[in-house]
Amino acid sequence: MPQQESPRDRRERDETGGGLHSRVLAELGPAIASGEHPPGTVLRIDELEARYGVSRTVVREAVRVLEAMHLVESRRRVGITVRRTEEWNVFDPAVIRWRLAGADRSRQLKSLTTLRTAVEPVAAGLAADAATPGQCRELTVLAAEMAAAGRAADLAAYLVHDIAFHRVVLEASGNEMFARLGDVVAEVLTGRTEHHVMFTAPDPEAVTLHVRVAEAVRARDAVAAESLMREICVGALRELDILAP
Amino acid sequence: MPQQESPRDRRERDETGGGLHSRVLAELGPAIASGEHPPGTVLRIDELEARYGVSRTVVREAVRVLEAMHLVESRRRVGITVRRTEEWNVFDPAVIRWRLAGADRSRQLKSLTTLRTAVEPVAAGLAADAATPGQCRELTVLAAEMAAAGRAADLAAYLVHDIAFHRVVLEASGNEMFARLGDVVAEVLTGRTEHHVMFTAPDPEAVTLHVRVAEAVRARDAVAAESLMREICVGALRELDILAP
DNA sequence: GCTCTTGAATAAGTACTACCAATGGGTGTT
DNA sequence: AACACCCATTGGTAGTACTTATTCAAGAGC
Repeated sequence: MPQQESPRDRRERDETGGGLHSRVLAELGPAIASGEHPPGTVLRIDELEARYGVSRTVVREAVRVLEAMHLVESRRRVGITVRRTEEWNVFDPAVIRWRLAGADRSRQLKSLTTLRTAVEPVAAGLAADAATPGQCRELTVLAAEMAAAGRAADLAAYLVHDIAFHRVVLEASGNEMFARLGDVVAEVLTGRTEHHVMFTAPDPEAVTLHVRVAEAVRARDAVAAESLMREICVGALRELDILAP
Repeated sequence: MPQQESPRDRRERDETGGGLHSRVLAELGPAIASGEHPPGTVLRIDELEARYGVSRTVVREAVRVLEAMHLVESRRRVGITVRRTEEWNVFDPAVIRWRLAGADRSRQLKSLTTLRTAVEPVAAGLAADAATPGQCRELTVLAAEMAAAGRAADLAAYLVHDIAFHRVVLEASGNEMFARLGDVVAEVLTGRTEHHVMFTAPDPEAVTLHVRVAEAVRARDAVAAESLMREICVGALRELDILAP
């Protein structure tokens, strides 16, 4: 019987997905995003060709992708220059993941969590108006499962349901842009768990808040949903300040 | 004397930037993003090769970029499939621009403006704490220039200063993610002006609000900055509802 | 007779190589 | 300081061989 693939596996798969060029990307991307090749560094195609043992074509495809992410700029007679950090497409989930795996993880985590503080409360408020009955039910179930995983101190299960919860809220907002931030939130939550920038056991306070958000959305109480979600986010921000000052 | 290149020119340049593959991208990207090739459509490399009169390599490089944006998925034996809209990287400035040029422009504009409503007020609040004296001065100057352009009914000048104003606020917030949303806001403002989803003359009310935001930031009054910016954004949202219901 | 497995045919992307074109930074000359 | 030239480096094309998913048909088993 074929084992069900986990979200993690899925992510891994379409990251290093079969293609050779993805393999190069999966090595070169993190190397740049983590500051191993600081801005201004010049890479040359032949060099990369040799380093990764692949053909020019493959390197060029990988470079094109990095170029689209504004991580590098390729110019004739010069080579492939690493761009200034401020130019990077930091909303690209791949870039987020690469940076989260790198050195200034906690700074990164903080700016992402600040973004969550701005976006998620508004999304929760909208969700209270727009969520379908199905989504309301999902939220209730997920909050309950978070509570159960919390009691069992099962971090992995907690993470899965936490991610799912926030994703449903963002989707239920009915706003496409918010919905797409589900991936970003997922990266943040996964990142802080994987890199141990989190309490060893889930915060019972946070669990309660999630349950209450689910209730508020089901009760169509937009202001409550918004302020409860704000509490969750500032809680996450505070937690970050304690654990990674 | 070499003419200073406008922001518009610069954008055009690194969009269709010299490279042949960028030319393909600049045609294929919008075609997909605007729904001309709806999700599920299958393209084949040879087909694109013929359509654009370029070599295989070039097409593949373009496809790689679209793949990184999650607009398409390339699979052996099947071809290049356009992905479901929900999978697209809608935060990529290029994707935003392409969609804004397409059919459901006003829906798109609305979801982006909702995003602004969530983010910009928070950014303004942070900016009130973190803006440098230089940034405070810039904001004051830009607000004044907006007022002047408004009085002169010079839409083009108004747009430039409006974009610059919001960009400075987002940068002054000190949060990297917010700062990068400057491009998104720029696309939105440009988009609504270019596609005439805007009053023919700038709203005097809005101008006043910008001036007051600049004052609040200079006075280090975070709550005022936040609520004033919120007024600007909900104003923009309301304006959209009136002009593109 | 129906379903499930097996395997061959095939179509499409994937990867490598070799070669020429274009361009722009560096250098040296006036 | 202006200009012309050179050549390193990326950009683009063509052809070829490889890999793998899908499809479909034939046969085995029920």
